[in-house]
Amino acid sequence: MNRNDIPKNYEPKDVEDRLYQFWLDKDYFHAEVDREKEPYTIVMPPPNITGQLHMGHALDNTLQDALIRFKRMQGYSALWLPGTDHASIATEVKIVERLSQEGLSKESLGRDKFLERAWEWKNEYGGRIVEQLKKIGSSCDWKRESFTMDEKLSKAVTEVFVRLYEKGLIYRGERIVHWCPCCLTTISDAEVEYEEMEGSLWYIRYPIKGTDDYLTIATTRPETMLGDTALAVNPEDERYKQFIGKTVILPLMNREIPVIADEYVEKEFGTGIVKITPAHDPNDFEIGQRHDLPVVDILNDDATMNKNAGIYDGLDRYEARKKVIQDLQLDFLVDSKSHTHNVGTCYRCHSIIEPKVSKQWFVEMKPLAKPAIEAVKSGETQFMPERFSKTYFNWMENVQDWCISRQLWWGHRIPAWYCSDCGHLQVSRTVPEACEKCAGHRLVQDEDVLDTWFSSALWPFSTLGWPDKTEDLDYFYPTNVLVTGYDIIFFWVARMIFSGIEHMGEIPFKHVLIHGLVRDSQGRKMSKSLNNGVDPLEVIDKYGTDALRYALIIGTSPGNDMRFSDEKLDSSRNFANKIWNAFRFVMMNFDTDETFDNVNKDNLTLSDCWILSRANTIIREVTENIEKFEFGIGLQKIYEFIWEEFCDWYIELVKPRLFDREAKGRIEALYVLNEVLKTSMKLLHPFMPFITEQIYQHLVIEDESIMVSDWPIYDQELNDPKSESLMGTVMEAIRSIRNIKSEMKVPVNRKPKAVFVIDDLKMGTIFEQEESTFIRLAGISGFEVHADKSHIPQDAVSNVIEGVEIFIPLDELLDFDKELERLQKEKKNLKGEIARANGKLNNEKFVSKAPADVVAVEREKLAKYSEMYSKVLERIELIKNKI
RNA sequence: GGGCGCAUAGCUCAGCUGGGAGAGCACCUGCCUUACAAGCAGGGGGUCAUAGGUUCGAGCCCUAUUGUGCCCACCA
Repeated sequence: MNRNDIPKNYEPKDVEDRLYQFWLDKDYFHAEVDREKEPYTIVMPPPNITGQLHMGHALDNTLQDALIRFKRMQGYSALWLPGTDHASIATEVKIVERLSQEGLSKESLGRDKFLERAWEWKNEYGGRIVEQLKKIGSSCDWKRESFTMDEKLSKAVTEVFVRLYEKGLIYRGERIVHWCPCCLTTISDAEVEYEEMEGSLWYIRYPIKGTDDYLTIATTRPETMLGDTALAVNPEDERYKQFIGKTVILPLMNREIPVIADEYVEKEFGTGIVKITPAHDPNDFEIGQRHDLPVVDILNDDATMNKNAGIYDGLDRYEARKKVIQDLQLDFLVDSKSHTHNVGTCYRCHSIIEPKVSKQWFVEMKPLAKPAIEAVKSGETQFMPERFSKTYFNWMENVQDWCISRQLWWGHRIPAWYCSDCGHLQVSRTVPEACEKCAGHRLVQDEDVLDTWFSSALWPFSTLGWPDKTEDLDYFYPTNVLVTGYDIIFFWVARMIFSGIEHMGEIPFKHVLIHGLVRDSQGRKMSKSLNNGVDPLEVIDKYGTDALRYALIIGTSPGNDMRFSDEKLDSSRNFANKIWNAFRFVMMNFDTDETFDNVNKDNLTLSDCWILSRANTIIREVTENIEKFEFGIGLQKIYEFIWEEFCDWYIELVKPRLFDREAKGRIEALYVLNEVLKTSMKLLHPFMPFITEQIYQHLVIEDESIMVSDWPIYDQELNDPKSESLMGTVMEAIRSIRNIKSEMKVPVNRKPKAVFVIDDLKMGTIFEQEESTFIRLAGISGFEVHADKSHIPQDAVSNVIEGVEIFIPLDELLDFDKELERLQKEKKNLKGEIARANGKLNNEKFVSKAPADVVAVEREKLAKYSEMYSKVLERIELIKNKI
């Protein structure tokens, strides 16, 4: 880049792809086991291979990238391990859709051919999301990219299954499960989404056998009565005690069923009598077990009625409902009321799920949950923000056994085989050659695959080589932080925690950093149906990656949702541009091959020491903020430092020295510009990697890339409170003069000569040294400094700051009324301050109980404001006399 | 039915362990000052939802209330 030909506006497109490729070529993303260094590990939540990058990914990965870049610069062997998830059900649905467009179906293709298609699909689209992740600057170790169905990860899955089975924690059993009649598979408890729906509560009477009497029940799902095997009442319910043990006739089916007593029944709800359908309701199933009731399954897999439903055989569940109601109407339907209730739906296709008795594989959760709860209780693993641990506990403490078998083909096939000869079930790490019981060879593998989350639960260690005892595993596990949204605490975080503890004997991560959702500008969730999603790639195209990342972090706090808007992106881009122009300014003043060999530290000015000290403070603060995951706060500090202190003040302050090539301290000014810009870029790099690298490489630096440069360290030597304080006064004085000129409507080009009354000799000297600064920044032609008031000019307006009285002679321009008004306002402010300080200091309890330093500060303020106040009063008197 | 958020300037939101209310955008005034008009300088604007309490001191801690959003739960 020609230093005099830097574009006025930052153009992200000119740098991003090129720098990303540069980083790749240099292999900076790759992390090795390095016993000389501390490891720092993050595993990326693997996006689905079906996925398209959305704002959630952008946020998630920006946070991870910021952390990993920060740690890398700090000298850790920083591994960010990326990968993708096979997403069993989501992917299978997509492939089936694709097939149906071709007029094909799963069944017509057969399992093997289907899987071939699935892999083709994976190879074609699985890489897409990875490429998109690169666009947002993710510095992952792509050499370690994993896929949940990779051979080594599949090996881990089998190993876990077999171990848990051998331990008795995986079992196969006939239980009630959630069945999706659309996806034609079971789903787990966590995968059911409850939606409130408007329905009806139907009152149906069941004739009591041998009498003319009836018992009336209430139900929301009348069609399930076809599978009823009992009625139940509460044993304490006086109204119905007499009927316990009696038999009723199931209407429409004319089946005799018993009346039983069970605590589960609420006396207050409905009629206090419940129909029991063990095959199609989880509670009824349990009641059925307690009372040894028969299970009558009336549904086919696609939620049509089966032959057990008698004349309703073949009808869809809702048609059957209509017809049942119709048929009951004559003699049995007593009443119906509208009723809102929660209906379970499939989280993938949102069909209404059916509870259904079915033989499935389960993980027994209680023994696994216990240590996983303990790990978070003890603080070994910490949620950030902490409140999310409550969400976690709530789920873990009430967790039911996990149904892990899925009636799908795309996924890890369950490593269980059935002997066709003797029926024996055997679970094995490898394909068994013969039945371990009868030695027969006719073994058939279980048709089902495992829940997707079964494999993702192992992600933090399966990706590092487990079950083999690898160096990687030894070095990088446990990982340091897991970054994810609160929506998958149950699905994923919880399962990783118990899996890590169970199989590694150690928690999988020390921190769980939970972030919120990215919402649209109106606060709505981004969704396909609303079509309000913002595509990160479009944003990158329009504003640049750094602006996107900045917009996602600035002004947010951990765990809270955020709104995303164009306005925010505009200001983000403006910030990038501001930085760019600061850089541009510096470059315009550098000589070719600038070196700072001749820098003489004795030539550093007040402003130099001030900005170096400020930069130093910012280093400490930002480092702390990042370490505490306070990204929003840290980034805000960098922003303010760069824009306000560095650009608005320091750059303006050094201009006179730069523009005069013979000026004393010119080289020192360039040196400080370079230093501060370098530090700023380093601090900003985790958040805005591209622009910072681009700028860094053109500064006078020691490294070929900012990525491998050292994170700045706080340097006590540079800490200079004295310069900060002196400079603060100078700045305050400049602001004060600007304020006068603006308020009094002094034309910009009119540059009066100011008079400062300063009794502190040292301060006066400082002001004199900074005369050019005042001339340039305060819009005055010069000034005189006096220690007493005998030199106060006539017809001057004035301001008072700590230790300095400022007079601006305006002669014929002076508007006394306006000046008086200004001074009165100032008087009022000071009076308020004094009253406030006095209020505190006159309060004996404050003086005695508040910390000494707080009291001291308050005393100083009182003295300061009192002094300023009396000076303002003097001025007011003077002006009054003139009017 | 339980649990968790949020309520701060016109809008969107920060505000870390309690110690003089902030930013961005919008608004008003003046500036094309040789880094940047995507900019510079100056300015206006807030009973921090309400009511109590703790404290020398509360936007921040406690209690209750109102509004609002989310999560969990089998009330048929």
